[in-house]
Amino acid sequence: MTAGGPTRRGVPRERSEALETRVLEAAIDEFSEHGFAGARIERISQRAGTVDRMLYYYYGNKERLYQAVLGKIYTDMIGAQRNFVTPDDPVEGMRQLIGHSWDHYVSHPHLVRLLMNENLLRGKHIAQSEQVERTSFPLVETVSTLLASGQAKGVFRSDVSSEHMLMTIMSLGFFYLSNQYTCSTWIGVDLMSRPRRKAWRKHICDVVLQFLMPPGATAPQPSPVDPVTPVRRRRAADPSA
Amino acid sequence: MTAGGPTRRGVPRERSEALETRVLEAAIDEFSEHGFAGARIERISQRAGTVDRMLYYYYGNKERLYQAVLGKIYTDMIGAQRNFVTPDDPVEGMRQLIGHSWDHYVSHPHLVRLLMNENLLRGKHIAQSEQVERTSFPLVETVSTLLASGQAKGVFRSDVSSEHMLMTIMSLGFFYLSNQYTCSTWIGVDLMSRPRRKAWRKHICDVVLQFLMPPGATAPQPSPVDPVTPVRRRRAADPSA
Amino acid sequence: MTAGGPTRRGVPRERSEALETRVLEAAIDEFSEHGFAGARIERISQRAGTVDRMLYYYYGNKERLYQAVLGKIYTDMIGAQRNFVTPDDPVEGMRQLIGHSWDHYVSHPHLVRLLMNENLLRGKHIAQSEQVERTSFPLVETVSTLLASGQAKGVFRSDVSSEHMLMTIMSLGFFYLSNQYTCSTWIGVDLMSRPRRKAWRKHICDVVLQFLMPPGATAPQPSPVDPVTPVRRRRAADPSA
Amino acid sequence: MTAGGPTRRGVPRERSEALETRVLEAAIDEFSEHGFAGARIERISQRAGTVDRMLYYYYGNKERLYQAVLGKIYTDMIGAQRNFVTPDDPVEGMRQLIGHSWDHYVSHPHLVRLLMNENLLRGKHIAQSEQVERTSFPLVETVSTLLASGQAKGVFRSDVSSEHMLMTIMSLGFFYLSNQYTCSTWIGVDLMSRPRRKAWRKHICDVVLQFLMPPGATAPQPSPVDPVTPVRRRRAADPSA
DNA sequence: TATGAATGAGAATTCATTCAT
DNA sequence: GATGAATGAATTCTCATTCAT
Repeated sequence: MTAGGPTRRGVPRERSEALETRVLEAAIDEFSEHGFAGARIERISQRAGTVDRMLYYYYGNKERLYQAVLGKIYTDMIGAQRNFVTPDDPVEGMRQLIGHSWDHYVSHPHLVRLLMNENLLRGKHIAQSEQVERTSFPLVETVSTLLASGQAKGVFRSDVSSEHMLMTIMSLGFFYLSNQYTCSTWIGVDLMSRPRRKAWRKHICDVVLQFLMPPGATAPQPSPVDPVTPVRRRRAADPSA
Repeated sequence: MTAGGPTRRGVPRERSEALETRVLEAAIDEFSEHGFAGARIERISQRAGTVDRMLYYYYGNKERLYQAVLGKIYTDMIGAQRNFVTPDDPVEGMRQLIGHSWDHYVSHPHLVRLLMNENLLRGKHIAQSEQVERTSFPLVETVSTLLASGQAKGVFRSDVSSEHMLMTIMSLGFFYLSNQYTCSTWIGVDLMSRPRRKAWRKHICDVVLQFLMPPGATAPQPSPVDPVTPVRRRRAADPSA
Repeated sequence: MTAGGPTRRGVPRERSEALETRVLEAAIDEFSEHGFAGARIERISQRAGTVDRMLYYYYGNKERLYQAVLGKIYTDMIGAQRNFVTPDDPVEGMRQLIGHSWDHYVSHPHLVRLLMNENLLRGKHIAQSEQVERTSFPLVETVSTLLASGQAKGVFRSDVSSEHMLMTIMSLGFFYLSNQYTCSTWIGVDLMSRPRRKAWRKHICDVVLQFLMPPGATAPQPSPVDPVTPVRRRRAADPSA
Repeated sequence: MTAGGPTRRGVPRERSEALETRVLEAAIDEFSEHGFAGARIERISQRAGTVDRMLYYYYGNKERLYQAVLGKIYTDMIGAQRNFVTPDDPVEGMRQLIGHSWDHYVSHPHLVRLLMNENLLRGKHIAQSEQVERTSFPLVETVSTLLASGQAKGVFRSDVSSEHMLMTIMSLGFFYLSNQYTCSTWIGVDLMSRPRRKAWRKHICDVVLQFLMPPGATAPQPSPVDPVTPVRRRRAADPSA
């Protein structure tokens, strides 16, 4: 996995494989929590139960370790996208896709934070990643396929690009999590409370599907109750919690 | 910090005001570019045309300077939100609001990056900011008012919360900019090209307004042409650029 | 009091006299607590309710302020020594003198700490103090007089120098207080508990007077009970407290 | 500090041991001379022939280095106390003990100054020292044993505690050295001249033994001449020097 | 007389990284 | 292959002090 690391030797020992994995996991935690500049080599080595020197032995320097982290989470994300099975019904498929995407962000906070950090670095490392270079991004295809299928069946409007749909789906899922702290403070509520998270999951499906509805279609009857309380300032006790 | 610091003076002198402002501006640049951990006091003082020592004289330490930066961009953002004049027509008002919000993000990249960074810090500093504590967030009211007005007139569906609308508007605008690097790489296009930015601006208005359309309404005829080319991988030359 | 300070002006204002005094008192606290190197100008000015600049205005620099502090406590100590009234009975006089000296140390912890600190500085500042240069040290005379008187009356041995007696008296009183922390830790008791302090006061009188007893004299019957428990290690509960 | 610091290594190399020792010795000099606050890391590293960074590598920070210094001098002092061989004759033993204690202070000025400094810090570091916690203070036992032995033989009075005797012995020795500067100035003589030091050594033995004399005993004939001149003010030329 | 503003010179400490076996 | 020892180059922050009116 690492370029030029000790994994190239003929017969890798179990022990060092395990150590390398532990280092990478510790690095994910650390870079995810503190960003590239804030991450500390020492903390990573401690969490991995080894010494600083080993990180250099395995990864050469801090930047290459960071790149390995990016590669790992990217690979995992791609894997999850590949595992998504597209149902036949485009509407249901789109709904499942959006939910799946949201669920993935929710269950992979490291991914969200590492992506934020990498964008703060203006994508410096992801641009030169071999993994990204090699691998296509399955979600692009999935959305594209789903959209075409729905359009062919007349259940999706025709004047919409899959690029826009993809960006819309990611926006609505990612932002809610990535900006939870400032938004919770500004709005004065805990956006991450269970009921709010559930309500948002439904909301973003509705937003996308409503948008995809072809011109003549009748708007579906929406759920009659809104499970979260109206926006209120100043940390009001959350009646929905 | 020495007793009798600059914040205590009764009548500030022109000269020191100017320097303090230059320091703050340089700090906005630096923290925005490198995040809290990556920011360097020395770079800030150099950009401001002074020496490190003055930052400590004015702000005490790195963290307080960072907080001043957060306070400043927050205040500016609030100001822009206050300046937004809500038109009478709710549909047009909503459209303008979304566009305005997007335009603000586009023209204030520092704001976007600083918010990303602050969320990476889990909102540690914004939570304890006096400015945020004191000031309400005008956009909350604006969205709420617009929504209520449109609902009263029957042009907006009734089963939607202003909290969701606010988060939707912010998501669609913010994410496109905040995650431009990773998304551009993944999708294989330059999301920030002029035509793409224009198209996205229109798209997010459409998404929101389509969602707000009341059940019985006829979907408006969408613009017949999609100004951006379909998603394509591998840094294809952008035909629309 | 201060050399070259603002007190030289013709009509000193009440306010600045008071401030100067407050500064000096704050400086006594600070230098006494932290020593010369550890003392902070800022803390002194804050405690005195003023700003750093004023200390420089009144005293010129840190060293001169420290010297003013030394001068003040020296003057106070000399005053206390002058106020001591020597009784006619040399034995009783000596006993009172020792007790008085001990009591003074106990009630002036600043004095003890400042003297420790000044000795750590190898007497650098006290050597060049005008006050010390000008003023004789009354205790020298008092001890000398008492000793001579007792020797003339035959109640004190004749082969003892007043220098030794003075140093003995000061040693027994000062050390117990100055080294209370290390000694308490080593011995494993709280040397500063009330009963122990009382017992020590009596003990040092006994030591000195026993030593001064002329050759043929019968040793006085000492007090039959020792109010403090024997030395024991490890912070044993103090049964005498 | 980096994980895997020098204290963890299994088999220390000669070279690093030597450097670590040099650093500790330089630190003893520096802390002893300037106290904790006045000590400079740079001066220590220079005297030890290394760079600042190494002090942090070995000791982590200034405070831990200071604690190592305290531990070292404490250990050395304990060692010296252990090496003291108690003679059979309690009177002679006590005399030797007092002389030994005085000689130790005289030959270890660092010890005296570091103890002064530590007491100025209110014993903050010695209280939390593992060395002190683990090790008993041999002098306590020695004095106790000697006292009991003398009391059993009837040559020491019975109404005296070993705690008081220990504090008396330490007071008379320590203070003379610790407060030499202020006392020399006050009294107007050089207390550290060779004859005065010799005379004081004898004096403190006499003081303690006179005090320990049992009630009925005849006071021993003291030495007929006092080798030092009477107290005189103003830096008179010392005729005994 | 009084005082707010400004600052140079250092001080402790951190951090990623390389040396040497 | 693996690891303990060592370190150069910052980096944040402190502190007494002076400037300027």
